[in-house]
Amino acid sequence: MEGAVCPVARSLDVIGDWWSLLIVRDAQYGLRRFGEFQKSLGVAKNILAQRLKHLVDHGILETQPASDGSAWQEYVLTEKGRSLFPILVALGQWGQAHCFEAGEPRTRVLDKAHGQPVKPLEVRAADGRVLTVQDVRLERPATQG
Amino acid sequence: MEGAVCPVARSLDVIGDWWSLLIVRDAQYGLRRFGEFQKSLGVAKNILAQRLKHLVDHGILETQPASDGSAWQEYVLTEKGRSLFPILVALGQWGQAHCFEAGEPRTRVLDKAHGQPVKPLEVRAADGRVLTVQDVRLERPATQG
DNA sequence: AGGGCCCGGTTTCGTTATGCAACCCGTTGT
DNA sequence: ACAACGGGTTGCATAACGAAACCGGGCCCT
Repeated sequence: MEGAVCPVARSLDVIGDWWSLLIVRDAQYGLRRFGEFQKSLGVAKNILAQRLKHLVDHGILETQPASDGSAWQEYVLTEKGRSLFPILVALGQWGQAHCFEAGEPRTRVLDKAHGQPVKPLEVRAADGRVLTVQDVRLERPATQG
Repeated sequence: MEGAVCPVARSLDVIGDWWSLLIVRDAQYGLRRFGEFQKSLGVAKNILAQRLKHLVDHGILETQPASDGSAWQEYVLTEKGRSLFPILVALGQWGQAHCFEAGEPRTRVLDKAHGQPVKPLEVRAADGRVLTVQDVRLERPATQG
């Protein structure tokens, strides 16, 4: 799917597996070390190593020499990685709205300043109108798969 | 991961594989029939059947008796499925910004009314301020994995 | 400076998911 | 009635995934 003309397909090629986005989510919230990710996610170490390498290869994470003085390396988000934030928020809002029973405990993303949940994302036109899927169309470059 | 407290993880449990979101994307743009999905995605038929069943089981698609008079069924999005729209837009915008060379052809999502691309998504606080990942914090219910 | 213990992986191997192709059956068109 | 098509299911080969063992190099304590 490397040559797909659809940006959604290209994104999924990079972050479309189960663990990658969860790693990015944890990285957004400050995790940096191999062991931290492993403990937080409960993923097998070989898989984690593989995914971290994948994310580094695609420029979403980069390795840094240290930070606490130890000789090991850390994984930190690049600008490309930080710009995945809206995707994580979108997934979180959808999951919260549709994948929980009422009253079931869940984590929430809160505005640090006032402790309020963030607003539901809205797709807007250039002039600010809120758009649904019926209000948009797809422009294809040539032939599309 | 069924019992995860993180809404992102729950979402990925439902739509976190390679094909599901692409099926939903095509459904958003009007595809309904098994054969249409298969032709558009190029996916093996057994995998497609499995994914469609999964999406139906999770209430994202539902089967309808007909529409062109033929005896077969169609797959159409439910409200839950339609509400995945912002996720697809977020993925599309990110992919477009970070996974293409300049000038490389790509599909685009355009506002039907004016033919303009949609605005980049913004995460906003309840009071309307645009938020980055540094401006938010995570509230955990009890213990989190 | 020697011995044990973490951190950060890699290797091995069994299990599961994925993909291709062949097959099947009811529908539809002629 | 017969051929072709739409909509799957079944079997088998292959690739991804996952658990656990292993391993080397830093670190830590004495």
